[in-house]
Amino acid sequence: MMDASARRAKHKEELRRQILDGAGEIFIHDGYESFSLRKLAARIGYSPASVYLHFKNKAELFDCLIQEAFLQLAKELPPAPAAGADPVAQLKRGLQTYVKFGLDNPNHYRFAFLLQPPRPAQPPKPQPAFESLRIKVRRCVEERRFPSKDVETMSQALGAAAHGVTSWLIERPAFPWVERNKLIRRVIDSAVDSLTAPAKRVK
Amino acid sequence: MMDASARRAKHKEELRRQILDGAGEIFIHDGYESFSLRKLAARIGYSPASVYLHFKNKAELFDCLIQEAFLQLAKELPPAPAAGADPVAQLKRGLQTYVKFGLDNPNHYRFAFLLQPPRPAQPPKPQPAFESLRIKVRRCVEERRFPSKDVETMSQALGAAAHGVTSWLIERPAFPWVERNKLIRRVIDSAVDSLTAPAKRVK
Amino acid sequence: MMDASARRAKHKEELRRQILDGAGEIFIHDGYESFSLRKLAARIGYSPASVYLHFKNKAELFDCLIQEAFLQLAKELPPAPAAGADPVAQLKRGLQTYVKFGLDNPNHYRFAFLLQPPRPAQPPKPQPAFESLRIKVRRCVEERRFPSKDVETMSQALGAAAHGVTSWLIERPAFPWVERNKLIRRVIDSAVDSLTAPAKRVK
Amino acid sequence: MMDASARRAKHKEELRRQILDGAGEIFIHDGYESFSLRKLAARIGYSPASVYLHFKNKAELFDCLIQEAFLQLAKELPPAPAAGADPVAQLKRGLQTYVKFGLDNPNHYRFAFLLQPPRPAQPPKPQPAFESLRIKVRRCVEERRFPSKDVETMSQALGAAAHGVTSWLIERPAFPWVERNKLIRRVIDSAVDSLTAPAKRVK
DNA sequence: CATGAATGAGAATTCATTCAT
DNA sequence: GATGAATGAATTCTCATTCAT
Repeated sequence: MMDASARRAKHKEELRRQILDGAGEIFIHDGYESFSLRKLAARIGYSPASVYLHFKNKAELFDCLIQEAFLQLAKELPPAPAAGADPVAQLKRGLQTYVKFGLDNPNHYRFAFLLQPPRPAQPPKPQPAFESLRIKVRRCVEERRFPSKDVETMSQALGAAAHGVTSWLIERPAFPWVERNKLIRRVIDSAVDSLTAPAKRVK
Repeated sequence: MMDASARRAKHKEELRRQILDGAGEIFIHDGYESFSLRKLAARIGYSPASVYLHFKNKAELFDCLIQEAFLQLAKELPPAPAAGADPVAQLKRGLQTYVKFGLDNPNHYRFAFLLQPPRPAQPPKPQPAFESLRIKVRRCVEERRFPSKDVETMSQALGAAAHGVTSWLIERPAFPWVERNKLIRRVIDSAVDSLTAPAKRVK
Repeated sequence: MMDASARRAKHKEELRRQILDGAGEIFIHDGYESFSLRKLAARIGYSPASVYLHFKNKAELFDCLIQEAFLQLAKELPPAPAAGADPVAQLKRGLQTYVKFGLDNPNHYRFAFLLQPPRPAQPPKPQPAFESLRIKVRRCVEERRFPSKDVETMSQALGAAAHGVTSWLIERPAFPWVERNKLIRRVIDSAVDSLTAPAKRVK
Repeated sequence: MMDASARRAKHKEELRRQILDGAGEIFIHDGYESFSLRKLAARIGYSPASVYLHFKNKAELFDCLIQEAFLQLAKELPPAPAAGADPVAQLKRGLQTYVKFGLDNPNHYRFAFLLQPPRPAQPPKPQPAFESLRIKVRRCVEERRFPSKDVETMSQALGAAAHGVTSWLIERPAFPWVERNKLIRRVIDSAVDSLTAPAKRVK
């Protein structure tokens, strides 16, 4: 049979995965700036030169990691909000998924939203995750659940809040956090619920 | 007189400042990871070896920068909440100061809350900023402005939201943000106001 | 029939040619020192490993290129000096051919006479071109066209002059040379003509 | 005394010399393309990093070697041709000096005239040596020693011949050359003497 | 016959750090 | 107190070469 080449291709794919996963792990354990192709190679048990058989150079490997993070997130997010359902509940669920994704895939999240790699000309990354948020907010506005009509500001505010918990929980694991889910719920509920009530001006 | 030694001490202090300031500038201009002691030395007009007369090594210099960031933030925050004033308003003001500090001192903020430098044994940093937040929340609870009594959860939720806007605005300057102050107000108001109302359960 | 093996041999020969030609082209386009087997393989559309089916290693490939350069030159040179013709004119013509060959095949010339490749044990290359020169000079001596009888010295002097123009024109293309052919004629005529006259001693 | 810094400066200068000399030797022994800073460092008994204390990078080291070669040659050449002397004799002496310089400083000569380093943007090197040749030829023309008036062609032809012997003797030391000086005299005399006689056309 | 995969060796360069002066 | 000199270790990356398939 011709599975010789098939096996090869599969092996290649697996090694590629090993490289990407290994890179992610190093980023978590050793921090961004102490990442090196040598360490990566050592971790996966190959020679440094072998990495170049799969990625043109360090930058390409980076791009790949980021790309993957976004793809993963896109896959995770509930794609089309069901028509009849409560839009506010859907919004909350979306935010929760977002946060949960970050906590479940901390390295992916880091790549996508935390690391500021010094790559000069990165393609203007799409923000599919953010667009998905906008859609949900817009729905709430259309169904008169939010008094304000400023979709963009509300979306950004919600995104910021969600990003805040996520990143903090990820980056400061040593902090004596209260129970995770309670905290997340608290942040999201606060951010969303306040949008349903007329704004108070306490100063 | 002890003129001589006094002058010496003063000079030492000044050079130390130069080093720290120079480091901060390099971080801003060249990015975190392209920082090097050589560049620092070149910038301040001393030899690389001279830095070691003031800091044991790179890690200590880093610790110092972080320390300073925290101190700076502590100085910025309204220290003692005035007794009579509206505690909710004070809470909001505190959060606003926090965010504003981050935006005004992005490198300080980065040091204090974003970077996860590869320093092996960092002392468990105090979180004076966070304690100050707790105090303000507690005040609101004590004065019956918040139905919940869970100071810690509320504090962490508020902190997370504030951190979210700050870090996002800092790290993603290219994003088409709405007007900064509007966004910040939106986040903080949402986070705080919702605490004053009985929790809604939308699921 | 032995069709199959014949075809195979032919294919092998063709590939060998492709390799040698490709190598030559790379030398011209990218310069000597940026030559690599990988680039060569890429250019001819084979894998690097395939080159090793035809050449033991890089050094052998080099030797082959040099050999070829010499062969090429030998082919170019007017082989047997026609008996009756003017030997001085024939000598000039030979030198001219030599120079022209270099200018027309700069990479061949470089291989044969300019590069000092780091090949540890090169066989003491034959100098067919030089021998051909000697023959022509000897003829002139035999026919009493040159007062001196020192064939070797005259041959070497003529060769040096010819080599001088050739290599200089090849290696310094940016220099504001006078018209090529005029220069070449000038050099060769000078070198040869002076041999026909009794030596002057100006000191 | 303050000879501490003086000693230091001297040592620095010496090391610089060691580096340049070592580089030259490596070029001769190992060939141009197998030159590396590592080998250089090993040869002079320092660490590779130390070379960077004296030269910004490989290219700068190269430039320096070339510069030096030209300077050395310029120093060697008889600068101002004495007014009354025989201009033809002076021309010959100039060419002889040129050749002799090459043979005495083969690595200098190589740098200046043989190596074609792959440095993209080299400053348009001056050719003081060539200008000196032109001057001498012009003098011969002015004093009616050469029938032709084409200073440039004659200069280039003479230069080419001189370069021919020099480079050949340098690059092919294994060749069974006739006695060096005889050969050199032969080449130079031929090239110059023929200029004094009316051109023959043997074609 | 041809090649994909793999690698050891080596390239240039930078850096944090030490130490004698 | 300050520094020039020096370096070991690390970085990214390329290359010639081998070998199982």
